[in-house]
Amino acid sequence: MARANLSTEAVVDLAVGLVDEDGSAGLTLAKVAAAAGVSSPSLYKHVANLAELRTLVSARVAGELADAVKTAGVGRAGEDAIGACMHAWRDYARARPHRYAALIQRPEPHTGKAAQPLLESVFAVLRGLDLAEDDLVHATRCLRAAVHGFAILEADGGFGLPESIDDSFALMVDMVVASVRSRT
Amino acid sequence: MARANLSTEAVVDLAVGLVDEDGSAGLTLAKVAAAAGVSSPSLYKHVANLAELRTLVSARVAGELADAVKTAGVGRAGEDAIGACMHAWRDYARARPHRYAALIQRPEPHTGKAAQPLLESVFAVLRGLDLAEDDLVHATRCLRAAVHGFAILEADGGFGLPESIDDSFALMVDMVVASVRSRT
DNA sequence: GAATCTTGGCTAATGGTGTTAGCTTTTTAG
DNA sequence: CTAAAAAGCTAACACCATTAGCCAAGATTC
Repeated sequence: MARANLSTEAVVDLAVGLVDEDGSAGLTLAKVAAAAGVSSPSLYKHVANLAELRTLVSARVAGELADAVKTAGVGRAGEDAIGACMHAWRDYARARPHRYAALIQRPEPHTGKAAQPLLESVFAVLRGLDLAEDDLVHATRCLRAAVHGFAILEADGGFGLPESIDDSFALMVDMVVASVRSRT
Repeated sequence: MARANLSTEAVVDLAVGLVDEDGSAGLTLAKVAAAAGVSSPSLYKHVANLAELRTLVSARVAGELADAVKTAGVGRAGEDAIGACMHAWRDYARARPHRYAALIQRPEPHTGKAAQPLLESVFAVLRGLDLAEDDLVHATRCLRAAVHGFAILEADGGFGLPESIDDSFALMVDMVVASVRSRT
């Protein structure tokens, strides 16, 4: 009966789709199994358990986001590149809020590991400016924190007031760019 | 048998304690009931369901954090107050990472409502500077996003590199302060 | 002071979930 | 062609949230 063409990759695909619809909390092995046309215990042939599946989803999202950020940076330099990457980051989160929120999985401290490619993308952009080595680290952390904080709050509907969120984000970009400029 | 001195307040107290230990995902009505010395169905006399309990925990945390931020701001003015509030915010998150992470509850868009007092605290601090009305909104959003992003990443162990996290946060504070200064 | 109502607890039961164990069938390898 | 591995299945268990219905304690009212 090995007919359903499953694989770890395919299971993660389905899981990501479910996360898009119902959010990360709504992700359940039973639903994934149903979507795959398979009984839930069968999933354990491709995934260790629900926690691991969540970690895999997180890694998938981190990879996608890293690609988007990296792509936005090519052909640009310096402060221009910073703004482009930040916008790409936020745009990803806006396009798929639930998926973006699944980036950080609470019980796993491995998030750092999954976010590795993303960090490298940011690092690459900031490397274009001539900052001291540890300033580079601090700047990367600040950029990441700022844009992640903004993206996650926006994805959560946390900005209730009528003022333009785009304008707020423009200010955030300015903030980061100006700070980096003052350090070069 | 109305002996266990329960109340909605007391249930939230216990829930917050459990969140501190096991994280928000580890919060379960069964555990709260056990901690209260009561059977789980009894909890429904004080709380509508698990989702509501999570919302209440979120509101509790928002209130505590708002107090901490407000307290840090008294007796200070302008840029000094901004830095003090940001540090108080981060310190709260560091002292109780799990509790802090429970601030934002995914399935609820009511987070905005629970975070109201917190927003007002930040607003009060920035009001001390003479910004235009909508600049005030944008600045509040940026400050909130920046410090929340930093706090949540730090609570998650997201900063793996050996460089000083305190230094990174100092840069973040500078970033926000400088941005606000340039707008006055 | 007695009767009533409300409050806050209880047990029993249901449906959904993750997970394990053990079996069977299909596919692959030799 | 045969044996082993891969990938599915059913049955079963423990845990959880939630509902229904019951019962006792305390407050309220006559």
